[in-house]
Amino acid sequence: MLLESAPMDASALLAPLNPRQREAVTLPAGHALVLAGAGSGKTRVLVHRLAWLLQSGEASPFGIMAVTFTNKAAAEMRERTERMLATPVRGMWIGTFHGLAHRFLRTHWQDAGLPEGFQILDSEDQLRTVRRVIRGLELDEARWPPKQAQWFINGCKDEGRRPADLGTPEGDPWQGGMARIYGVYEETCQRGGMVDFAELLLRAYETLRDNAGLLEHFRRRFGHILVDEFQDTNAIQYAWLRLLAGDGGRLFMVGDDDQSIYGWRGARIENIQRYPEDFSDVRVIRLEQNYRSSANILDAANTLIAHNQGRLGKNLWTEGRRGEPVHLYAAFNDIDEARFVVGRIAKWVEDGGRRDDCAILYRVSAQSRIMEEALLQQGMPYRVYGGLRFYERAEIKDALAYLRLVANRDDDTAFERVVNTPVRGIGARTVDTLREAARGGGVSLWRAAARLVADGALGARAQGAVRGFLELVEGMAGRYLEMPLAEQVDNVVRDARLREHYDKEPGEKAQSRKENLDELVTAAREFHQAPGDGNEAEMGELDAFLAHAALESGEGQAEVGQDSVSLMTLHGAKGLEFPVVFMCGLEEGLFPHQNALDEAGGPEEERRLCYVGITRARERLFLSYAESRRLHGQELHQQPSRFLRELPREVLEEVRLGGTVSRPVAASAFAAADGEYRLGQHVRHPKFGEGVVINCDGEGAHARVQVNFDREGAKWLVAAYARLQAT
DNA sequence: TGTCCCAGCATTTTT
DNA sequence: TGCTGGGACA
Repeated sequence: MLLESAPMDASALLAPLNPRQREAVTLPAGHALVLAGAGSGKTRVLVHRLAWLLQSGEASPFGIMAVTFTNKAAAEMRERTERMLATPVRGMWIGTFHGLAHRFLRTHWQDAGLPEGFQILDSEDQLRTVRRVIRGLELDEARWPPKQAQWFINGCKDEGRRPADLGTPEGDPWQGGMARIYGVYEETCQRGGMVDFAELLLRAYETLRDNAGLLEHFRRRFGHILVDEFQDTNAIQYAWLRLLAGDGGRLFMVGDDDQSIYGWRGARIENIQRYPEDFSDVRVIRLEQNYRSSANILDAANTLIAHNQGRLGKNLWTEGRRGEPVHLYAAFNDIDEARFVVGRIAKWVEDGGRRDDCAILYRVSAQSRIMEEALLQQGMPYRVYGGLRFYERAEIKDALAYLRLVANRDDDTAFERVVNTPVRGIGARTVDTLREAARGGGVSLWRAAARLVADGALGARAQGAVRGFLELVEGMAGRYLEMPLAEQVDNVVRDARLREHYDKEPGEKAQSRKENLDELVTAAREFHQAPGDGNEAEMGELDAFLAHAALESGEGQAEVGQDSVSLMTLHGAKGLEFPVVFMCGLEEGLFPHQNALDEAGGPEEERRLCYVGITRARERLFLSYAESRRLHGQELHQQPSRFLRELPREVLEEVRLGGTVSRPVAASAFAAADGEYRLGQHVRHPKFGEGVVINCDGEGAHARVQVNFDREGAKWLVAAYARLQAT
C-alpha cells in the first residue's frame, strides 16, 4: 500500500479535533458511549480513536476489534486509520458483524458444529429454501407465505431463539406452524451445510457462549471493542458484544438514537438506552457541534426531531452561517414536482455548481421513475443508488451456484437453482421425484439424484438428463481442482453453457448478462483473500470467493464517472452528505408511510428518517409535496406531511413559480363530496364540463369522488376539492 | 416439458 | 403502473 505521509505523533493526531471529540478519542480504558449527532465527525472520532489507541501503546492491533454494519464503512475505517498511521495495520479485527462472525466460524467450525466447507445463504437463497421447506411440509403457501416465514425465522434468530425455545404453541396455530417451518428449515440448513445471515450471528454467539475456553481466549485478546452505528444493533449483536466484553473488555460505542431507522429489520434503539445501565461505568460524551449544515437546516432538523419522545437528547449547533431558508414547494402532482426538482438542479449547474452536488431523496423506490423521466428529458446524467447488486444478478447467481456445487455437492439451494438451468429436460415432475427421494432418505438432493440414477429408478428421458447433470458437475469438480480461481469461473461459464443459454433471451438483456459473466471472471481474477492474523485456518480460494460474494454483494451500479445527480431512498442516504438536497413526496401516507403509521413506534421512526434526510444537506434544502400523485397506477390525493407542520416557520420559505403556471395534466380529478355519488354517475364541473364518477371513497366529510373528464381528447387535472354537480 | 399469459401485488435494505 | 409467480396450454 502506498502511503503519502509520515506517521503522526500523538499531538498532531489530536490537533484537528474539537474538545469533545478529543475527549472521546483519548478516553482512558473503560466503557464509553459517544452520542454523535449527524455531521458531528463520528467517523473521524472512531478513526482517531483507533489511531490513538495504537499510537499511544494503549493497545496492539491484535487487541482491537472494530465493528460496523456495512463493508463500505469497514473499508473506510481501515483505510483512514492506516493513512493516519502511515502503515498497514495487521492483525486488527475490523469488519462487519457478519464478516467477523463468519471469520470466527471459519476458524472454529468444529466448535460451532458446522461442516468445514459451509456455505452462506443470502436472503434470496434463504427465501427459496424456506419455500422448499413449506412445500415439503405440504403446507398451503397462501396461508404460510414464505416471505413471512423467512421474516419469522430471522426474527427468532435475531432474538437468539431456536425452534426448541419457542415452547408448545397451544392455541396459536400460526405460531405453531411457523415454529414447525423454522424447525425443518434449520434441519435442512444443517444437513446441507448452509448458513444464513442471521445464523452467522447467532451461531457465533452460541459457540462463544457455550465454549468457556474460546470465550476466555477472545475476552483476553480483545481489550478494546469499537462499535459504529450502535443504534442499529439488534438483540443478538448486542448480546454478542456484551459476551465478548465480559468484565474486563472495553466497549467504545458510537451512535445516534435520532438516526435509528432500521427498527423494522430488528434494530433495537433500546440497546443504546440500556447500555449505560448494563455496564455501571459508562462514560457518555455528546458530539453536538455540526460541521456540515447551515444553521437554518439544523434548526429545521432540531425542531422536527424534538417531537419524538424518549430521546437521549442532543441539540446540534454550528458556528457556520445561517444560510438560505429551507425551500418548500407545493406541486400539483408528481410530474410537476419532478420538473421543479430538475429545474432547480439545472439552475444550480448554470450557476457553476456540479450535478454531483445534488441528491434527490424519496421514501419509496417507486418514486424514482418519475424523477428519472424528468432528468432524461433534460438530458441530465443521473445515477440511481440501490437496486440489484452485482452478486445478486440471476446470471451471476447461476454461475456461482455451479461453483457452490463444485465446493459442496450437498448444497440443495444451489442444486435446485441450476439443475435445469440451462434447460436440459429436467422438469418440475422429475425435480419433485428427486425432492421426495431426498426427503424420504434424509439426504441431499445430490445424493438422492445419484442413488435414483444408479438404481435406474427414473424414466428413461429423465434418467439421461439427470445423469448428464451429475456428470457435468462431477466433471467440473474433477478438472477444477488444480485450477486457479479465475480459470475455474471462466470454465464454469463455458462448461455449463451459460452464455448460450442467455443468448436465447430476447432484447438487450442477453448482452448485459454476458458482460456480467465476463465481469465475474474479472472479479475472480482480482479477488484476494483478506489476510488473516496468523491464528486462523486458511480457507480454500473458492470457498473464500463464494463467501465474499454472499457477504459483499457488490455495487449496485457501475461507476458512471461523469458528473451526475444522485437518486436514492432516504434509507440509502444515511451517512452521506450533499450541498443540495431535494426531499420529495412529503405527503401523509407516503412520508410518513402508511404502513409505518400502522406499526408501533413507526411514526417516530419515520420522523427520524425525515431527520436523517434533512441533515444530509449542507447548503440548500428543498422539500416538496404533490397534491396529487400517481402510485401503482392509482391517483392519490394526500394531505401534506405532518413533518412539514412540525418544522419551524421562520426557516421555511415557500417557492412559488413566477408567471403563468403550466398545469400538468392527469387523467382524473377528485372532489370533496357534499352529496352522494355513485360509480358511473354523470357529473358536471364548472370548468371541465361533463365527467363520469369512476371511484368513490369514504363517507361524509371524508368522502372523495374521483371523476374522469374527457375533453377533446385532452386530460385535465382539477385542483383537489373542486365542486361537482350531479347531472 | 417448456412457454406464455394473467392475476395479484407493491415500504424502507444490509449482511 | 410494472413485476413476479403460478397455472393453463401447446
